[in-house]
Amino acid sequence: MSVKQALLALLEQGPRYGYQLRAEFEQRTGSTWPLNVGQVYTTLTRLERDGLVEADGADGEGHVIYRVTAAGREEVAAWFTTPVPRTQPPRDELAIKLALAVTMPGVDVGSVIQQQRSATMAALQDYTRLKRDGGNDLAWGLVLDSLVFAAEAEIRWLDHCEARLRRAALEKPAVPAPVDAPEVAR
Amino acid sequence: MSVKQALLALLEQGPRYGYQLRAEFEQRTGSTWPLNVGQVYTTLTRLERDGLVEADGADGEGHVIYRVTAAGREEVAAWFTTPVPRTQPPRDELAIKLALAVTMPGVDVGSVIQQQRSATMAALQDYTRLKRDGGNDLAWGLVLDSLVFAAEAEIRWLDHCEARLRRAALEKPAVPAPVDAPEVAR
DNA sequence: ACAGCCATGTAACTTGTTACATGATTTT
DNA sequence: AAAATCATGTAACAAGTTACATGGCTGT
Repeated sequence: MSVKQALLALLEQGPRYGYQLRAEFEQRTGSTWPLNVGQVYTTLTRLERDGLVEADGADGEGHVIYRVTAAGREEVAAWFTTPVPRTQPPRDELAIKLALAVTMPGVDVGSVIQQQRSATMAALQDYTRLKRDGGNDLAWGLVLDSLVFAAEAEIRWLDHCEARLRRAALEKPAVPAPVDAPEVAR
Repeated sequence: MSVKQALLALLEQGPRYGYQLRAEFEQRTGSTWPLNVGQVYTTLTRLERDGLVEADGADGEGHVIYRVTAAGREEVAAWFTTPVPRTQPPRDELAIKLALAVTMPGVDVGSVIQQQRSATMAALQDYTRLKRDGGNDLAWGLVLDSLVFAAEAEIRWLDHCEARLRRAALEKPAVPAPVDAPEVAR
């Protein structure tokens, strides 16, 4: 849901063509979230269908230039003034995985946590390396920081889970999962 | 991409029917990520198409029972042993929004940050209230913790952004955006 | 009788993603 | 001349979401 808005926002800075939009998007987000060129064109088509942008050919060169419409400008304004809703955040695959793992007899939760921990640590190192090597683009830097903060939070959460599981294991030791039968939806 | 794996994992604990799967999923994640019943059935159909589950009718009552196949069991095992890839994390709408906002003349970045900050704080309070009121289901508690950690990280990041923007404003003051023209893709 | 939940499904749609085709221009 | 990049698109698919239709069963 964010590519649409991002392209719209970029277009509000002036008419652009597809390839250019992709380049500008990736300039700001580094190569963190690579944006397939094809998706730019499909998204532009859909934006045009919804009356948020208009194509008009000429550019001097052969480029297909898009410009944002009045409705599109409203959309962008709304996007920037409305906070991202945290009431229904996107499903977090890791959280789901652990939530299921803790109730599954056959699964070694500790090992799942350890695996994820090292993977996230590795990602964290990549980010700090990128921050060192990469250019000092402001937007790009902020995006990287966001990833760093998120990764750190994830590691803290993993440690927290481990601690909580150790405590739970002390209370009900030995047996894999002496939990009551699910007994769902009766 | 996580609903598929979640349903598979639930099915590995024993044959289930659609409605039951939804109930168990929501039991573990609270109402954090409500799962539309329709999606359960479509997903089950697709899982069957891919040979990961098998339907076989009888259950005593009229329920349509699904069981996981050998291939499905492999999938689940792979899911639990492979860490969630942080090399290409899902696009973060907020990060994208801010990354674009800082380069847009017409947008008051500070206000965007403040709006988001209070929204996230509100979400954070909801989570802590849920932790207090809600039952003490282990899985659900962990999920809630994950949301709390993520929200806290987000707030820290927002503060960090504000600080960085204040510093940037001191260096190049007054004029909205004395940035060089984009000059992209030449 | 009626409201509400249980239960299964389908149709239509949106967003995102990959893979491919096509041609122009630029670089080596 | 060959390879790479620029540039625009399309087809097909995956995943998620909503809205609706259809029944059975339960409680008031």
